[in-house]
Amino acid sequence: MLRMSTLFLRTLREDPVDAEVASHRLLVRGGYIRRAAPGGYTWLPLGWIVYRNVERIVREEMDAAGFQEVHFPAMLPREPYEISNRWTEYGDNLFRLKDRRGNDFLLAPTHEEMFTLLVKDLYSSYKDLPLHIYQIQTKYRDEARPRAGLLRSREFVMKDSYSFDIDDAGLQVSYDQHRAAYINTFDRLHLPYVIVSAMSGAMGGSASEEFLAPIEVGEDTFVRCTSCDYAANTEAVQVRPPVATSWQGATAAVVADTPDTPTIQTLVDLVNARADLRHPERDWTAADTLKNVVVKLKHPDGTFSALAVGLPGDREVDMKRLEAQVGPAEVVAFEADDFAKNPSLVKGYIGPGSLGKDQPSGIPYLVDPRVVDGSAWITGADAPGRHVMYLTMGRDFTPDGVIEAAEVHGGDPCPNCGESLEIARGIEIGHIFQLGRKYAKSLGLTVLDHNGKQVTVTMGSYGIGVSRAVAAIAETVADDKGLCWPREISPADVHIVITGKPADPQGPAAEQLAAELEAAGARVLLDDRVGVSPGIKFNDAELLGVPTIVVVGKGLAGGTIEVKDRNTGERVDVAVDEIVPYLLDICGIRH
RNA sequence: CGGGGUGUAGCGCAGCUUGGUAGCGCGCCACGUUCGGGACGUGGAGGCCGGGAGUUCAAAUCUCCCCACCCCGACCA
Repeated sequence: MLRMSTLFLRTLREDPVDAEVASHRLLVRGGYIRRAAPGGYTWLPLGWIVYRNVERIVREEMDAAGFQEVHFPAMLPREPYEISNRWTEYGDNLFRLKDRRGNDFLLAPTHEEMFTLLVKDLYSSYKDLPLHIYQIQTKYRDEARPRAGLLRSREFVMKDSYSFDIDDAGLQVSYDQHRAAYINTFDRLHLPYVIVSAMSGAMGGSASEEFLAPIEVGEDTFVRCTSCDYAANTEAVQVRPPVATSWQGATAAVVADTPDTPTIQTLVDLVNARADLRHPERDWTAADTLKNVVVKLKHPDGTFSALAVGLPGDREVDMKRLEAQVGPAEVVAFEADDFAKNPSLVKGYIGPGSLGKDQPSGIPYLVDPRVVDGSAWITGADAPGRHVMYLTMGRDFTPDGVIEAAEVHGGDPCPNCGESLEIARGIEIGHIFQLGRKYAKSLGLTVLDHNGKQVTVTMGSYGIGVSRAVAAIAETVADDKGLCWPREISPADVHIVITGKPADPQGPAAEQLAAELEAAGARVLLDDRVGVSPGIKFNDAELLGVPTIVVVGKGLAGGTIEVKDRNTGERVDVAVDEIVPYLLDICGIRH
């Protein structure tokens, strides 16, 4: 039994000044967590109970799916990560340290390499596959900017699983099994989620989906279709390209003097105002222009290369989307020095005429999928103060390829059904992806197939942010008074508040009730503090968020005890001799 | 990494402009009263004023350097 009189807990009357989001604020105010380091939190007794409940549910669901738990060290040697190239690719986000001999170690941000090597160590036959193993482990990532309490910290707990299969069909089955297990897990955690298509990012691999809890303070932006079930992380949205057309009979390209048109808007205004340049039937819009943006890519080995992106002028380059495409390279600005080294680039008037591997600049030129064969554009003429009109793709220019890097707008057509997309935000609580053979290949994980031939194993990787899930749950259940935990996650089933003077009969009655409930299997938090005013007790009970609040107070004289539902706020008075079975029913405990 | 901000008691803050005994509210301790929505009285404890150097008879306060943390952006599972 938890007793408020002795519990290592101090609730705060005021919001912590550094907490912005509800989960962070309330978990600190309620005495669940305390900040110990930038991006590192201490779990206090109530918080640790909640954390363990979440962890237990995750573990039970993994076990129920037939996955086997293992446990690796968090501190690992450099070599495996050197082989997979992630020692370099992870960059500054990797916590690195040295032992006394100067050997490099790291605090693992994730464990693909180690799982792969472990399986290589023990297994060598297709008969051993498929295999699903997982761990629940502390992970370390040296985030540039930890924030929002547990939502983004530098030390956090992740459940990571890995599947090993002999072929792609097997991987698909394993992936589906994990997907189903995740659905069960998040349902049981009472976490709302949207499953979105995702990019695999630094992990490598192909098919990938994220489980996002749709919460405004989330850091991930995703789109979903207002009509069909399409949903995708913004980075993974595939633009629905228009139909390519023939350029037979299309207007010939013409170069026009367009002085003082440094921006898309000034350009559009000018061509609409000039009789010789006006569109024959309608006004030109920014979407008729082709904007060419040159960026520099910083590669993991420290070298730089340039890249040009062509996209409709009504859209900016979305850096996240671009980086998702060019990763692990980082995108940095193309600066004045760089222009100086490429005299064929005329700042503000860059056009397809100078871009492309075979063009004067030699810079690879990738265009937005909306730039299809036969589409005509107003774009830079590679000369100061000049633009070219009706420049037609396929006829007048041919880029080196296509890239998904333009920002996504609410109202854009769904790539699946063509209806309108909407933009929303969420917290990433789970991520599943088909890694394929990247790690198995680089680390040499092969088995003999039924023909006695060596084949490379194909893998899947699956993660749930366990500590983050605690915050995400808190975020979804928070109200203006405090938290309201799902029963299975709550630190207790019932929170019993005693009111009245110390010598009143409420004390002994509450003690007896608590003892009976505990004997029947309910978890009780008893507010037996003496000399604390009832207002404080009621407020603390609402802040802490145990789903059922029981008040043993003034009603006792009339033979009743008050039961309050934290979620709905409903109160009922229950007769003393019926209270135990009544509460056990609420708690779902058979008696 | 860029922009902005803050460091004074456990928490939240004032004091700094114009240098001169370290303050307030909450919390904490003792005693008494109160006891269903953050009670009251009386008396207490608790500070290297983020760190270092400088100016000065004298620095929380002025100057310089450093550090830490927070927010926005960049970045990021």
